[in-house]
Amino acid sequence: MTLRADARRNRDLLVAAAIAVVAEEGPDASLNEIARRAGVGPGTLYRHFPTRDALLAAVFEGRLSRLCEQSEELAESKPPGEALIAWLRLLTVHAMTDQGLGARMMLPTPAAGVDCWTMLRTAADRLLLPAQSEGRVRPDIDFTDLVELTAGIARSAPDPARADRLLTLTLDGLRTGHVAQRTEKQ
Amino acid sequence: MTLRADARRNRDLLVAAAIAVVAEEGPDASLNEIARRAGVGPGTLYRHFPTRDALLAAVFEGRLSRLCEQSEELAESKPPGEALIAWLRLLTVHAMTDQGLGARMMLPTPAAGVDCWTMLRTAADRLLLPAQSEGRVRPDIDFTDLVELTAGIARSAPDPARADRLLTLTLDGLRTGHVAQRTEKQ
DNA sequence: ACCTGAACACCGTTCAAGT
DNA sequence: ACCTGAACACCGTTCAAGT
Repeated sequence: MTLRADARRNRDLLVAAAIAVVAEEGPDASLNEIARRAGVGPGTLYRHFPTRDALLAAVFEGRLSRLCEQSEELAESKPPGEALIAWLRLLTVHAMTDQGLGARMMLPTPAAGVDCWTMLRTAADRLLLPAQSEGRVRPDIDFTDLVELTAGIARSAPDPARADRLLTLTLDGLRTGHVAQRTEKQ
Repeated sequence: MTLRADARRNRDLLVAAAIAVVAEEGPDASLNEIARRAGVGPGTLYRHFPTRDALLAAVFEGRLSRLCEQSEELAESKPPGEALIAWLRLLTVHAMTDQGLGARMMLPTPAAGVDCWTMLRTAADRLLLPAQSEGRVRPDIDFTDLVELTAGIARSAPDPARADRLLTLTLDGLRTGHVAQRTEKQ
């Protein structure tokens, strides 16, 4: 189960290199380039990460764990409704970094390992469920709805400011008791 | 301005081949493969379409013009609010075909020619503006908002049924006079 | 057990040579 | 004026050979 010392070291080198290269060139960065930067043969990369998404999941892990911490902090420091919304804003920002690495890993990509998905789910549910039982968010909203909507926004918005606007527009449909401003003439 | 006969013929062959290949393999399909299928050298493809997006724009053109027609039809057959919503559903479906070719071309990609963008804009505004002046849609909503939101949904939804749900959720934030169902307990 | 790196088929892109 | 297709540098991926 536990890796040999040199294998472990190579794995770490690969992830570190991947973090750097993906930050520069995004999630479609060259795998050979990552291996080169790690000082390792391409075969070694494939041994540790059989698929591109497996490697990207490792890169995303750090960002994801921060997102979980922030979810806990918000759960304690803010009332349910506000906490969820604040966290969704953070989620959108994270989804846009590294040329959309986040938005790509947030959706359940086959063979990326389900770890990401379940980590995200617990982080989100921690804020969503209370918000719903307090009647601040529609009860028929799902974790999946939240993730797909924010991932979509992150993918299509040209910059963070636009993403924030689109999120606000979408939230006006999620929040209970919110009445969209009326402008009817009849 | 007008092309020589053989040039014209090659252009048509390329677009036809591109339509077929993109339908099979999506917008990241191999350009060499498209040239091969058109019975033409790769250089000829580059001569007619200097960039991948230029070729994809030509492929998308047919779909786009249908979308414009449908916009006109809906403008005549339905009241403003319903017409817009019906068209947004069509837009979402079109954005999901060919592995997301639509969602890609709907956003203003540099050097795809602005034609797509303006065609889409007139089609959308034809339905959006009346819906707004009748007070069915918030007045602060923009054409850009609409396109980015639907493109985002199309990119993140795993299938058309999910896309439809996400669109409905989003619409509940766009429609005026809609009160999200209340479930408050306090 | 794990690593290496040469090798294969393919890709996007260019450009001299043709007609 | 336009087309051709060989050529280049690169990519993802594999796998015999090494330690």
